[in-house]
Amino acid sequence: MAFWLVKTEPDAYSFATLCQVGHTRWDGVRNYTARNNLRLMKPGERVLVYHSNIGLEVVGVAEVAGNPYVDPGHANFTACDMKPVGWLGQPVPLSLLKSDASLQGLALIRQSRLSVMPVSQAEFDRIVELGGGIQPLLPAKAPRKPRSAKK
DNA sequence: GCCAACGTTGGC
DNA sequence: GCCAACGTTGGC
Repeated sequence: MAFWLVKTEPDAYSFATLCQVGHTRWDGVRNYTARNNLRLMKPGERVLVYHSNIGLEVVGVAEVAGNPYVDPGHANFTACDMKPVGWLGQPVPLSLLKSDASLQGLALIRQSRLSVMPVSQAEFDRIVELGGGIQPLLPAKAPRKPRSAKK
């Protein structure tokens, strides 16, 4: 069971959008190291979502929703479906990651341009802890059970 | 807006 | 296969 961190520019595609839509294809990655990481993803694995450029913080957790496949936009690259798991209780800013002794090995810090990277379970757990835990999304609206007219 | 870091391209 | 030039990312 691996753990991951992906970056997105929130003005292009934010975690809020993922939560609203409920499911997305993570594609458009055009870097071989990031692609190789994408290819290693397995359904059910957890993914920290980081907002680059605007925010500069980890905001939520997603889940790999299927096996990686060829990016429809470019045969040499890879896409993977994701679905939201929940928001962190509070975002965890890059500055905090940088100042946390247990997170100095993060690729996010050491290789700032990489957009898809593995994190250890310890790193994952620590970031979630700094974020005050995962706030599960409300389940999709269940169809209301029709109330019986009869008593 | 600037610039450092990094990746890619292409001439040789 | 090297390396200079160039482009992109992303924090500051």
